Amino acid sequence: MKKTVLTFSGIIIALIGLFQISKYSISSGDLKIEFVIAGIALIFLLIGLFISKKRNQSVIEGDVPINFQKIEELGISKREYEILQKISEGLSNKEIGQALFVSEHTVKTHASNLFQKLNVKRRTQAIQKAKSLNILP
Amino acid sequence: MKKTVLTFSGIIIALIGLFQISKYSISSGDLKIEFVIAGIALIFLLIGLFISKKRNQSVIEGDVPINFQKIEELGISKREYEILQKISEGLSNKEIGQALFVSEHTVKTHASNLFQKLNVKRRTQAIQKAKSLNILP
DNA sequence: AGGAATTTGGTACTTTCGTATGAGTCTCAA
DNA sequence: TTGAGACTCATACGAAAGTACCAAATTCCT
Repeated sequence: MKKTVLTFSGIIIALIGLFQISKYSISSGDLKIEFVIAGIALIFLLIGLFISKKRNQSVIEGDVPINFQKIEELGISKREYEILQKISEGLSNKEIGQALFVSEHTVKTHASNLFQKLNVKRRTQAIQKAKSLNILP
Repeated sequence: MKKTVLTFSGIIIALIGLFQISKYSISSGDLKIEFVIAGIALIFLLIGLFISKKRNQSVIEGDVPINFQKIEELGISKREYEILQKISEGLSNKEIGQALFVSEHTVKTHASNLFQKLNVKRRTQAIQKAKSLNILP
């Protein structure tokens, strides 16, 4: 957020500077007013594109609001949810253990409890169900 | 499409007209150059927003078309693709065999070939990759 | 401080998955 | 008609996944 503010401040300052230079150049006859206007039009067109893209990106990202209530409702703990995420990324139990710094046994325990809470028998079903319940993106 | 062209033509003509009027107003001292520039900046900012929005709307509306070219490109056969679909639905090999009226062995063979073509090691990875390649919804 | 829930880890066992290998059938095009 | 590709099925083995049961530590809440 701070970065965004800084960026925009910089852009605004640069634009004001450009504007002052343009003014001077125009009055001294070095620059045609048409070019300045075209430049400004282009810059703001790009700014418009940029802003809109930013906003829609966040819309796309927030396209799948995760249903945290459902997670609680099912009694899925934090650790179980982490493991659910790793499962959906296609990791094996061993890999999940390495990623979360626990033993494979622990991962299996969590996974098994998770499957019961999701009422499924396999990790592939867990992925499918979790997505349909919007508890995974 | 025709409508878009007409709309933009109209907008451009209107802009040129506005520009000419502005020029006259400026030279006659009725209008400050700053206002004209601000107006132009605003107009093009809006145009940028509009264009970007249009483009992204079509992205949002077009709900994930399946990339059949990619499927062919990877050499995935019809049967293999069917099995990929069943896998993504969370079925076990045995269940897939029952659903498609073939033995579990056959399913395993297809699945194994499929994984090679997708360059993955597990069915969970296959799901993940297939979705990222848009060959599964 | 005490108890519930969570997290961690283990053994032991069964089931499922995945690979390698081979082979028979079928279809379609050269 | 012959050969390539797709589909089928099988055996055998090793690797993952999953379950049941147990138990200790930790964290959290009251």
